[in-house]
Amino acid sequence: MTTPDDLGWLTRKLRSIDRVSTEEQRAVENLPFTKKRLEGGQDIVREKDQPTQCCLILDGWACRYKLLSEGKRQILSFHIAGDIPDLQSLHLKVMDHNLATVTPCTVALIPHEGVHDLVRRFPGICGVLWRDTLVDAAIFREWMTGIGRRSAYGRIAHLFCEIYVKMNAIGLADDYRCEWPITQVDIADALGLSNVHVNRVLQDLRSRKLISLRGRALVIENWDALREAAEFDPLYLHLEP
Amino acid sequence: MTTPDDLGWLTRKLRSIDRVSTEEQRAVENLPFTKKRLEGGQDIVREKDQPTQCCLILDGWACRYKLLSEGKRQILSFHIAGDIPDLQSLHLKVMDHNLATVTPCTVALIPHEGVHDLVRRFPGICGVLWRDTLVDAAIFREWMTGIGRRSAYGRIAHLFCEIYVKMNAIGLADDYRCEWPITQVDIADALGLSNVHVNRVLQDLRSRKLISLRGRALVIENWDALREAAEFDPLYLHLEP
DNA sequence: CGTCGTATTGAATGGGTTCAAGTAGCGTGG
DNA sequence: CCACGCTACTTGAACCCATTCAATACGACG
Repeated sequence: MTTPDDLGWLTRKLRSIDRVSTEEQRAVENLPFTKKRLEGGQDIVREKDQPTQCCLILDGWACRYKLLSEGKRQILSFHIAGDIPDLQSLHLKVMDHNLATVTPCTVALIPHEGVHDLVRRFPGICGVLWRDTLVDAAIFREWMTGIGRRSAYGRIAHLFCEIYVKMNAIGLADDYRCEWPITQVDIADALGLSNVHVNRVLQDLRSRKLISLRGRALVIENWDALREAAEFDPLYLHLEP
Repeated sequence: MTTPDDLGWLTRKLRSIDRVSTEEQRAVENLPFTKKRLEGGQDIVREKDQPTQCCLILDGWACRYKLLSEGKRQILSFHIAGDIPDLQSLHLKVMDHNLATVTPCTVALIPHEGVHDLVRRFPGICGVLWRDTLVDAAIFREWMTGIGRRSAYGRIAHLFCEIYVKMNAIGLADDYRCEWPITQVDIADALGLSNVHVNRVLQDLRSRKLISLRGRALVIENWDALREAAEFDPLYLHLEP
């Protein structure tokens, strides 16, 4: 699979979750945008902001998170190329959470006006973008279920499954290997655990030969066992077959 | 505030989260539907179903939930009059969770085709319904944060705040009182706790005079203290001011 | 008046946290 | 080229919030 150019990442993502006609694809790729390079660990949009544009990830990893008292943090989602993590800002004027880079990122900032104009001209695209935000919500539901009712072991296994499948769907992972720039602290904040416990569970997963995780590289050594430990069913990702 | 008739519940709900013109309101209230009466504790739509209609609550309480192995259950949301809990099925063909009644309910079943037709004719309504699903997702984010990072005490307090504010927004609650048909088991499954612990925390909340909860009636005795205990900020509900 | 769902209580247990210390890896600059 | 500093990772031990198990009480309803 070749590497798309700029807005091509967006159409590839959209085509991974829905059908997009050639004409629609062309219209999407003609959206106005400005490209921007960002450091890792940098806020892009903050809670209470009222953005007038949305942020398409072209390269790197981002996450959304909320902060509570005493420095507690909940990571709500991770995002990769093709995602528009703040697409909801199109209809929700005030941000109820933060969006930040995890690694250095290249992003395309797309003015809301451009998107409004696009969906006015292409009702089909409106449906696809709406669907994108609905898949987003479906992932929240799955995470909520994991945090509420799965063991730490199952939760972490589940996260590995999800990220790999999402990466694979846009051609950024294959052969049960993918980039893994997410720290143990990030995993902890995403899954409602402590970093110490994440560390211990990771060692457990490694010693059982389900995964290996060195540096920034994840290798799933035993997909079936991992999926079973996670009770992972990709239905909720609503990927196009 | 008077009690709306059938689809009037929907327009009231939509007007609590966005602006709706008189013309749009009329169009919404002309949606085709069939009315249905349901028992409490009954599934309406199940995981893996492919519904062709969506379900507007007219009376009673509903919830969405997922099931895991060993009978573990995660409740994802509670719903009251005016909500369309499965609106996402408009664009996500397969259900990734279940929808069930909590109490006996009256619902209006609205064919997808009717909604598609409506949003084709009224792009403004498309935006409002999209926004409705985005608020839904915003609530998921808040719950995720609560389950992941709040104490049991804070989580339960937060749920009381949220439900009261939502009920109040559509005119079903006032004066810090509202109906409360949700059992302790339900609260436990919604917040990732055990029913035993919910019981103990409720006693604590009562003994501190933050709430009283007898039978099916919730009274918030000390709103400020409850809000503080919950770190509740209604921003995420994105209500129209 | 029995029955079933819901709520309550006590006691033992445990999954995960917290605290505290130490190690490994890596880029930077003198 | 190594010392320094920074961040991420690792380990051990004590602790605790919440669970589990088990029994009991309540209350609505046929």
